[in-house]
Order: sequence, then C-alpha cells, then structure tokens
Amino acid sequence: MGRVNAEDWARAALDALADGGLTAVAVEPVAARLGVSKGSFYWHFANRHALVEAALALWESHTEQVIARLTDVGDPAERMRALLELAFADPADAAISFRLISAADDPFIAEVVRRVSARRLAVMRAALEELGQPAARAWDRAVAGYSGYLGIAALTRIGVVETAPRDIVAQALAELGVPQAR
Amino acid sequence: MGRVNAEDWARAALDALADGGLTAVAVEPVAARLGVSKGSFYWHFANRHALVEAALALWESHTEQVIARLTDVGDPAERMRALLELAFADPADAAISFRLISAADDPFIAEVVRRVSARRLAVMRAALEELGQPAARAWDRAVAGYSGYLGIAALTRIGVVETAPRDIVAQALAELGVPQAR
DNA sequence: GCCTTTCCATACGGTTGCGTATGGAAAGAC
DNA sequence: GTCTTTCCATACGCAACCGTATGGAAAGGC
Repeated sequence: MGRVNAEDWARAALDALADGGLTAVAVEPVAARLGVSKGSFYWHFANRHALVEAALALWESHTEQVIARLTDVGDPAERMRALLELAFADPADAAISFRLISAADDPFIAEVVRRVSARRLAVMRAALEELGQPAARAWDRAVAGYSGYLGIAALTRIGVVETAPRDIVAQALAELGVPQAR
Repeated sequence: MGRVNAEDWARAALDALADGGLTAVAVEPVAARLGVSKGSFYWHFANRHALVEAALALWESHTEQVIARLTDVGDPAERMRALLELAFADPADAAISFRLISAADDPFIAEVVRRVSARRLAVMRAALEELGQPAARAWDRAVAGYSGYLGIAALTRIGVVETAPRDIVAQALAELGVPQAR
C-alpha cells in the first residue's frame, strides 16, 4: 500500500469496525490491514481514540450525505421509498450500526450513535407526518421500522434469516403506512 | 462471599455479560465480582471458554424453562400473550440476547444464540399457525416481531427510546395478528 | 545536488488478561 | 487430634495491545 493518509486510516478503521467490532479497531491490526506499521499511525493520529473518532465521523457523514440527497425529493412517499432503498442497498451500514450500538458502553460512541439514530428517525417521522399521519403515530412507526431494520441485521448476523428478500422495501413501506404509488 | 461453586461463577458470568458484554466475561473481573481470586476459578473450570459455556447454558435453560411453562397454555392466543408478557417482564434477557448476537463472531456463541433464537421463533410461529395464519405469513410475522424485540433493545440501549410503554404487549399482539380476547 | 519536510519501521516499557504452579487454609472423616 | 479432601490466594510466564522514542527512507524545494 505504500504511503497512507489519515483518511485511509479512517476508512480502514471503519472496515475493521464492520468486520470485527470496536475491539478490532486497534492500531496494530488496522496497520496490518493497511500494510504499514504503528509508526505511520502515530504520525497521523494522537492515539487510538482519535482513530475511533475519525471512523465515526466518516460513518456519520455517510448518513448526512444520504439525508442530503433525500431533501431533493419533494413527495414524502417517494422520499421514504428512496430512503429505504438507499438503506437496504448498503448492507454494511446496518452491520456497523449494530456494532456501534453494541459498543455504546463507551459514552463517546453512545453519543454519536444516539445522534445519528435520532437523525434518521427524525427524517422518517417527518416524511410520515407529511403523509398525514398524526405525530405520535408517525414516531411510533418510525421507531418500529428502524427497530426492525436493526433487528433484521441482528438475525441475519446469526443466520436465522438469510439475506433480505427482494420486496423488503415494499413490505416496509406497507408497514410504515406509506401509500404505494403503483 | 467466602466460598463459591461453579453455578455461582456461571451466574456471575451471565451478569457480567449483561453488564459489559462478552469481553467482561473475563476471569479476573468476574473473580473480583465474586470477591474471590483466579485460584477459585481454575479449581471449578478448565479455562475461560468453559465459563462462557456455563453462562450460555444457564441462559439457554432460562429460555427452555419459559417455553416449558408455555406448553401448559392450550389457547394459542393466550399462549402468545403469556410469551410476550414473560419476555417483556425480564428486560435483562433482551440485553443479553443483544450482547450475544454482538459476540457472534465466536462460532460457539453464534451456534448457541442461533439455536435459542430459532427455538423462540419456532414457538411464535407455531402459535400463529394454530391461530390460522398461513405458514409463510406466520414465519414472517414471528421474524418481524422478534426483530422488533431486539431492535427496541438496541434503541433503548442508546437512549433514543425510553423504557417500553405499558401497552407494549397489546401493541405487539396486534402487529402479530393475534386476536385480543377482551 | 543538497537540505528540509514528510512519513514510516523498529525497538522498548507499561498494562491487562490467560493459564500454570505451588503452598496453605478450612472443613469433614475417623 | 490427626489426616485427607476440598477449595482458594499468590506468584510467575506468556501474549496482545497502547503509547513513546529514535533513526532512517522518500519526496519535494531551490
């Protein structure tokens, strides 16, 4: 790999997180993943915590990028469909979300994952409210939907359900009470 | 605490698992929790894996005890209600389930948690089928319900939802398509 | 072509947890 | 009361990872 920069380290750390959880975001293993040594790491970062911080910032920015793309979609039903398709298109994110919630004993991680989760739920709730659902119902359905997203990731992890079926988006939309434009 | 036996160790290990995840099931920390030293541990167990094994066996037996109690309930709707009430009565179990799925990188843990999860899902599916739901639908609803159970545990962990509302059982029964006997 | 800056490898000490060895305390056999 | 069995504390070696120190290679300024 030759020379690497801080962003390479952040990306590799996020990969390691998805593969092996927070404990896998360790300096020496990630260095091995990049084909460099610790010497490189401590040039780009002060300590391990800074690496975790960078990986989480990268992860959070992905969510923000997705949300930014969704604001272009005026119709809330279509926006919700786009959201779900983006969400299920990237199976790694559910795994990472799961890993981070697992690691939420660390207050810093808990804060980041709480913020990102709340942000995602807020977008879902807003779309459901625009579709005419009462606030409380919209919130409950958003929570139920996101819980299912995380729970399915959990069950997939242990192999009691295989990869999500093809019509998962349509199914989810129906359960969220979003009218199908078909 | 004075003298302890293997079962004390297993219970303490399960507590440690709920509190801090699998990495917290370490010999020295659990010994401290029991007020003894490693010398005690290696008298009762061969190695750390045996302790993890004992803790998981204890956890699995809890599930089996719950299921055994449910077989006494003839009416499937009432049985499902009893199941949900027992499930939500013990908030620690969802946390432990979540912790174990998190730790499913370990093949042994993956196997146990897969077996227990499949067992629970089978009981749910059977009740739904007895209620007249087609097999595929019963399975999908069982998976959706259990996913929600795990997902809520995840969201509770990071504080985006507070403790489960009072009517969580009624709500879950409705979503599972179980007629309310009221 | 030299010199500075940038970046990385290697070697070391400190910490934590696993597993082993060994001696000793406490309880029961008789 | 002695002897045996049961159980535990302490001390040690080993491995993995964090963080530091230091020397050196590679790239760019001029």
